[in-house]
Amino acid sequence: MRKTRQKEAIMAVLRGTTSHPTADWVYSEVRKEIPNISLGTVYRNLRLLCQSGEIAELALCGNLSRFDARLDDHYHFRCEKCGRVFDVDELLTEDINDRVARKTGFVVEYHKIEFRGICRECQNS
Amino acid sequence: MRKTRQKEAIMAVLRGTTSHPTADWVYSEVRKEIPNISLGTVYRNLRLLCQSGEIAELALCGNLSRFDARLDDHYHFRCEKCGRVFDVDELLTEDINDRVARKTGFVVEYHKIEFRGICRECQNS
DNA sequence: TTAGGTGCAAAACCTTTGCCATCCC
DNA sequence: GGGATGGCAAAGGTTTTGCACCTAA
Repeated sequence: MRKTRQKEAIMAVLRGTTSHPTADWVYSEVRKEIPNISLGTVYRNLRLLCQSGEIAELALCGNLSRFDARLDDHYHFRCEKCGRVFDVDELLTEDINDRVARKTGFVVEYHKIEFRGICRECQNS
Repeated sequence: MRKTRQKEAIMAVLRGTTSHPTADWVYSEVRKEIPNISLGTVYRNLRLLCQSGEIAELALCGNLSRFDARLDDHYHFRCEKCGRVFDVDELLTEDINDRVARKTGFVVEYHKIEFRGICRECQNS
């Protein structure tokens, strides 16, 4: 991956914030430095930087909304090969919500966990 | 919320699968029952059903991709009022990945946790 | 020199919305 | 009957892509 002014500016923006910005926010920040950078370039570089491991895309977020008729508490497992989402019935016993609330001062209403890996079927193919 | 054929068909599809389908997949399934149902109706009803609590939208997924220059393991907290995402440094000590792997037979590479609630600032407003 | 990157604009996607006809209560 | 819902199509918002030009290595 070639080093360019655009890429460096994007990295600088990301390093300078803890706000987990969207592509569009990065775009508007980077334009202060490179006014004529294009949004396409921002998207391209964000993807490249993710692939090379220099930055992370918040892995909680998929592209599509997904829906579930199951309403009780449970976690999910997403297969990185086939993309399918499975239910996981394992539950955390300790009250991690309280622990985080004490530490941060936030009101913690609930949490979601997504495991990632390879499902049984995809292991055999 | 009024009871309609379309709504029931959508619920039937959701109850009949554990695959956490996307709106588009629901649409294609429901069309086997109601061939001329429109995609807009599927979206509208999915949203209504979420609001009324009859189904859940997988809360792991936001609408926008968000990026992070921080690469070490950490969890996230999303404020349900302002939408901002914060880092959480609390980490699980027990090896929940192994526990899930033993139970499911999946290869579990990592997990992500997202806490939800109200951040400090939004509590005072 | 040249493979890879950029800017621009168009296209591709996913989701929402406006409008009017239709249906449920 | 009257308000909620449906179908259709257009609009909106985000992300990707094709192409001609540029630039880092």
